[in-house]
Amino acid sequence: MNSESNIRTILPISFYRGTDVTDIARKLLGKYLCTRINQKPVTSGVIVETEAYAAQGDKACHASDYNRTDRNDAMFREGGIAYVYLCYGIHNLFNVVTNRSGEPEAVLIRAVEPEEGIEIMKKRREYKEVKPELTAGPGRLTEALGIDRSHYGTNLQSEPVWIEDRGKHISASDIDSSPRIGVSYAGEDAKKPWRFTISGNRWVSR
DNA sequence: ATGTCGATTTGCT
DNA sequence: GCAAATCGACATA
Repeated sequence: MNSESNIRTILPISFYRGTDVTDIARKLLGKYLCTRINQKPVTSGVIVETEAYAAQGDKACHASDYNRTDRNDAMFREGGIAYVYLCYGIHNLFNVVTNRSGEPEAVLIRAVEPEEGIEIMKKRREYKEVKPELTAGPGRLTEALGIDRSHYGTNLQSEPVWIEDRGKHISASDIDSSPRIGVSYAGEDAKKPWRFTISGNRWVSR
């Protein structure tokens, strides 16, 4: 057995329905976020940066204290679907909803390393060169992969947006944790080390 | 290399 | 009205 195994599996629904959102955020590192939009070829990237959010005891979460709104409704549904929202009126941010219905938790995907469909991603971003700014950042990867609010609430086990395990294993010693970005308004909860990155990866944001 | 600022939907006061 | 799970343009150094 080596790390270059040929497995190529869509993450099963059970993966998303776990009750520990930080554990799922760690396990998403090294998985492949894939899209196929408007019959175009597949675009994909390796997830290299994630953040966990939880309704209970986390003021940084949109569903903090179980407050349900039109925007965060998807977070209250069964795990395994997309929660996409508009940030600062401009950027589409993509989250994976986890846990069971009524227990709003989600993982924000903050950066991917481009894998397939790089020419399409460059075109979507109006880039001539491939560099980290192409996909390093939560608003950047969604533009590169073609994800927007039309994907709100869609399940993640088939087109147009899904996540695959291709046998890449990230060991615990290769995962860094740090405070989440841009949540200073959350007081003490802003200090939670719920941002996870693949150590030393060039495609991590900031 | 670092700093400021505008874009502009959504939710809360 | 104001701030937000951000980014890129532009200024200054």
